[in-house]
Amino acid sequence: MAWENELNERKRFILKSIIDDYIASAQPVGSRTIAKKHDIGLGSATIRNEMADLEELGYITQPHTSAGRVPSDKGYRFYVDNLMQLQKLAYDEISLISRAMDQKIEEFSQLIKRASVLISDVTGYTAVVMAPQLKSTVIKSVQLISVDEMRTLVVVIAKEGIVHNKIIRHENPIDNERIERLNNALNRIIKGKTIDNIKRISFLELQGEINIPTSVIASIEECIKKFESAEIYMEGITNILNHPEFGDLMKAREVLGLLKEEDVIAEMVKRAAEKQALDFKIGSENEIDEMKDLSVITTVYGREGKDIGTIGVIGPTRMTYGKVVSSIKYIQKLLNREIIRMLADDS
Amino acid sequence: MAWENELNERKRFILKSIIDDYIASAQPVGSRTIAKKHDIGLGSATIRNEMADLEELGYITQPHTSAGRVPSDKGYRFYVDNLMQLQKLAYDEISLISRAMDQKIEEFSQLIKRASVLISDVTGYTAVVMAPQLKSTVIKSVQLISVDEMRTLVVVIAKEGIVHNKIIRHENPIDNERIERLNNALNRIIKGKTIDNIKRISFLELQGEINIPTSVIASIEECIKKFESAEIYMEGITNILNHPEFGDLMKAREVLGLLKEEDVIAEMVKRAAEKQALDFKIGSENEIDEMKDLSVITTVYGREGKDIGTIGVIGPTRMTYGKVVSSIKYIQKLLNREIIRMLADDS
DNA sequence: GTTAGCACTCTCTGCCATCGAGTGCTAATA
DNA sequence: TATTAGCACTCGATGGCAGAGAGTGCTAAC
Repeated sequence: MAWENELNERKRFILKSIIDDYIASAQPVGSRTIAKKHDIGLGSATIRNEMADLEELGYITQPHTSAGRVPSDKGYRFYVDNLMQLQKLAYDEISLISRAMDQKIEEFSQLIKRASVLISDVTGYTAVVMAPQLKSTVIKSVQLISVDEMRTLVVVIAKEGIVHNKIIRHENPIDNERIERLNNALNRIIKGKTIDNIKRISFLELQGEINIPTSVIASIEECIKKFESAEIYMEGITNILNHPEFGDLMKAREVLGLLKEEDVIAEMVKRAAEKQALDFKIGSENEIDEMKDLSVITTVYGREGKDIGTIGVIGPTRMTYGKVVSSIKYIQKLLNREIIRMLADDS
Repeated sequence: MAWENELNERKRFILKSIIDDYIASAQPVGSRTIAKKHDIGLGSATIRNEMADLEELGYITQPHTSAGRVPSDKGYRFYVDNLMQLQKLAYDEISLISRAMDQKIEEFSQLIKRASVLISDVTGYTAVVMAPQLKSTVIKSVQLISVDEMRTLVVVIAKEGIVHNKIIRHENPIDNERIERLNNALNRIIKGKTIDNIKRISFLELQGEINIPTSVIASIEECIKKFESAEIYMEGITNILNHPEFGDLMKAREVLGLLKEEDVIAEMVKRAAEKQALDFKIGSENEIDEMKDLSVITTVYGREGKDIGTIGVIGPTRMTYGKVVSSIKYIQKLLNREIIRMLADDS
């Protein structure tokens, strides 16, 4: 791209300094500060000139005439694309993450939840994790279990080891023998089939043959819907209050209100997930207008080539990008490892 | 109690007026305001004298010399015990609640969650709901379901219709026939027994007979532990930001931090639950020091005489007590109704 | 017993001067 | 030609001050 070269080495260095400083201090940064801190052999006046250029090019802006400069969204974008350095995680952060992820569990939902807690704790921002969306998984088993004669538990297991269940209440008592027969019939029909195939089955046609109660069919369909749907977890929502850009109560409330709209966030994360890899949405790059002061960093998890979900971070545009990226990548790596382990003997 | 009579009719009326006004306006209320608004045949000077008495008795305080009066915790306590009027719910609130609660579901966890959302929406405060703690329930069924030859799903159902499950991974492949035998054996041992009885069973002794893998036993024990443990839901945590007493960011953060400590809240709610009925903890009546500006209102739910959990509200001491009590009571009523319905044919 | 009147207290608001950080521009310098 | 020292200027932030307003306690009159 043309604009990638419109900045010479020195401008890049100054821009990087401004952004690094601003991320660290949350204060507009002036020419003197830069001249001093990174003792490059330049006077503040020179830097002032360069800053004027950078402002004209749109990488930084001035809150008001007599203030220092603040990165614009374009500036942040250039930063993450070209300037940012990954920040090594501290030893205790690494050990915190690994110890948590080394604890073996066999439930996806808990694994995901754990990952989101880690992300939020380590980064200090809000973690957002989209649970597996099993678009075309295979049903391993369907099982009816009698609770009492009026109620039956329906359990559906997908090959990823994700389980959904639902209790149904019958119109008329149903005995164990009948449940046994239904179990056999259902598994004969469903076991080993993909969700898509199951959806094409006309249970109505089968009714004559084995007479499956509609409530059972409905509950199975409901479970299947749960497999396909994209549940979303968020962790550390109130973390945003810890950052000065939301020191104003009105803004904080606005953002918290936004984050409560899970479907909006889900939609956004889903769209980001299509990018497949580490994806940044900086400020106004977000489709949603209320998010113009927020950045979203996401990446996908799953087995190589087969992503099943998304993890990410939501925070102010003034985010510690280097740290966040390192954290996410590391957690993603361990998450993938666990998933591969869980699905190891998946036929 | 002696102090219940230290206030004559007029003092009570004035105290009630002060508290009602303060709850509505969040502003210290002065003698003129009261003389005017509730046109009792008294001048402001008279009320001033009474207010001085009330202050001396500790029911109200002055933030500073030239300000109006504000209720103290003792004042609120007298208010909820003697003065407060229940506030009728608006038609659309009643219809919101009933419509939500009329939707039949058979899962406790969802029912509880729904109730907490309703409480938080209707009151505007933070809802806290303690899920059923099934101290001595009966296990209806234990079922092993094969996921694949290395993994088995263990499902445990309590008579209340609550289900817990866990996937376990075996050291060595395990075939369907073996699972079948285990299922039969386990149900023979466990079905219909109370949790307490099951705990006393020495699985080790049975090992020789049927050889139940330790992982299976461990997972059953884990499920049982989940039945006994008191899971807590909170809804509308960020609602506290909407009340002026937490307009100061520091305070808001302190409270939000406190509410994130689920175990602290759980402990508190559990203690309140022992009271069995509608219980108020006002400000400093809470054991926890950080809660000196918060009130907690709780009540229990379940079937008559057999409470299984707690619902409640956490908000500022300046809470719309009348409204909250009405809301909680109404939701409690419908919640109880649903629970009775769910457990109707419980042997 | 009640109340009108009054002096007093204390917060809140707006105003103004001052301070200081930072800028842009110009002219001098290497 | 690029850099820099110097300077005038801008503008938000800070603190002090006066005045307004709300509310009180007390006293004396009803």
